[in-house]
Amino acid sequence: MANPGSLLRSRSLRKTQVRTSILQLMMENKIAMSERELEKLLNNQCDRVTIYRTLHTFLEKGLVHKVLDGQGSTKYALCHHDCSAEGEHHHDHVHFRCTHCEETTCLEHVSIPHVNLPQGYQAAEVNLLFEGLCPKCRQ
Amino acid sequence: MANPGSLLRSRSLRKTQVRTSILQLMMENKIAMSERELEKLLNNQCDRVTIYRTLHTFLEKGLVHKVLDGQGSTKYALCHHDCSAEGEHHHDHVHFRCTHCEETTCLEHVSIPHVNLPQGYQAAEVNLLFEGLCPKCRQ
DNA sequence: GTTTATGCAAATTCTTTGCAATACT
DNA sequence: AGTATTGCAAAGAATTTGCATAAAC
Repeated sequence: MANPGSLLRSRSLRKTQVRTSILQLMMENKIAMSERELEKLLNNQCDRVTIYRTLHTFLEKGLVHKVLDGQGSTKYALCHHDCSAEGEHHHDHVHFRCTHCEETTCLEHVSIPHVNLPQGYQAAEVNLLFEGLCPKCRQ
Repeated sequence: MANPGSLLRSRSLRKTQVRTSILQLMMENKIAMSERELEKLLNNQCDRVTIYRTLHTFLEKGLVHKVLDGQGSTKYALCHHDCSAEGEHHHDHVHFRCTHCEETTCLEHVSIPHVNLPQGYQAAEVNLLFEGLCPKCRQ
């Protein structure tokens, strides 16, 4: 189940060069990536617009999620474990942005504790972002 | 202490028309606002660039904080209580974005519970974002 | 053979920079 | 008067849209 082809098939998406490469990259590098970073990693062989559209498609199908790290461009990362397309999607995301190396990592094994919201608020999704120094940059 | 003038004075910022208006708006509407929204609320009487620069200045001086709500443009909101300029700034922010009315509200009275990060991570700042329906839109 | 994805050109939106004019203390 | 802020013009990113071509099923 952990290869680009089967992931694409599981969402009824056509298996193309670009989609396969992007999934591959996201599976290797476990950090959140922006369109620009992907473009570079793909050696500019692939059109910018295609990458944007691919990311949108993946988002729609629940293969990736947006990562909010407060920097210029939007980043995306693979969804793990229980993710599935719209509806039963796993809606808790925890990320750590290193202010030194600027990398944003998904902290898969950290779970968000329950928080009591004020009366009337109904949350469907939760994002938790830490900022500081990652193990590599802390030395 | 809760008026634009004294806030500006407390950070050694000159009291200008634009700064006063923006602070006023942020104090009235307790939601996070983008440059564009401020521009509209100010009836386009004020240059876009000035608003951007004002927000940067406020951010630097610890009067506002960035709000990550995963939408197009960056939003900002007033800092409350113990905020002060760089260094002792209050670094926990909790927000709720309503997917219906698109408003992002600061949940001032919700505090982020302690979370154990994996070995080696050192967090200086935490952001928690909920997305779902706000009391108004839930009916 | 259809349907869907890609590439290219170009438009939009968001944000930043430089410089001269203006407002603040 | 002197310094910080504003407005305008313009540049630079990030992101989207339309349409013809190419690839997938």
